[in-house]
Amino acid sequence: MPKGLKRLKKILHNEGLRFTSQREAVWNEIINSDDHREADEIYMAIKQKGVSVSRATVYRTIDVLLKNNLVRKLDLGVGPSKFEHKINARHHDHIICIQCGRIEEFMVDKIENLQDEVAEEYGFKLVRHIHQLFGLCENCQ
Amino acid sequence: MPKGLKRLKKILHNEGLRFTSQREAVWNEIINSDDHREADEIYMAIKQKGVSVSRATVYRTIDVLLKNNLVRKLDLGVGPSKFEHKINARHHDHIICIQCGRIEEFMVDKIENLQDEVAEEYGFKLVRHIHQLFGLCENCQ
DNA sequence: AATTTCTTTGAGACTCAATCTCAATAAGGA
DNA sequence: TCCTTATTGAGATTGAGTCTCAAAGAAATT
Repeated sequence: MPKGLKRLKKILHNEGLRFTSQREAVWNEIINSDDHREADEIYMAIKQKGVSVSRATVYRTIDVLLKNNLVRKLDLGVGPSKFEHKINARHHDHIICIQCGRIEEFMVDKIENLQDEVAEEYGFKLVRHIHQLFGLCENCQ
Repeated sequence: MPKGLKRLKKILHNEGLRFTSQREAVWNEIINSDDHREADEIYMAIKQKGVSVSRATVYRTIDVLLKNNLVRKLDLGVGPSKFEHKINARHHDHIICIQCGRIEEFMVDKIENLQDEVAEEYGFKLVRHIHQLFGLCENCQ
């Protein structure tokens, strides 16, 4: 059995959902790539491999994975959202080239801590955050 | 002449655009409120005041103001974008209550500086950034 | 293995913010 | 005032994402 499949089965079980070939395909497609891809790219990749699936099912499966914190949604403010798996991945934020679309990941402890301080200062209980830097990468300047 | 109107006229002139009552109304509506409002709220407020305007024109005028850095677009990832004017406003980011929608503004120099360092480290020329903290405000916990 | 129950799937309809179209209107220069 | 050209607005269109519901399929029961 492919690596990590047990994890999917466990999640589906916990959610009271059934294990299906479509859900398996979406799962495999996402965890086996470190790219930031949009739902439609994932859908096309699955079709490409000969598995029957629909866009609706791709979105629905991603929702389950989002809810279980196995996938992160990247809303870049323009165009469709992108998704990345969170298996074995430390928390990170993104720096995006507005010219070529290149996406790099960054993580600065000091920033994370300062965010916590801001939340505390405003009396907020922090749940999540979006931190995206937009600019021109070295190839596009 | 209402305060700030000269500024609008100057912008329109620079862009080779004409001064119209619709553009004036959108401008006034935006600069006279410190709220974070969506395009449709701005549209409704203008209609309310008896000025004839369309949604298309509201969006088009906001685009001009965005381009000239007089308005900031706030994409919260769900629902329509919100807009705030940037007149006499220092740069700031936002902390948003996911329960009641309350939006507060924050600004931490250290975070701004760390962002610059990240950009430099990755060889990016920074153009803009999005930094949004989502959580529960004191009233919603 | 067959039956039953109840979830899942998928094609296409639908939603909704935002953009586009294009004929009618209005701005601003001559 | 006239003329040229930009602007407006009602409604059509776009596009990502969600919803519908009949048919297919998973799992529990016998």
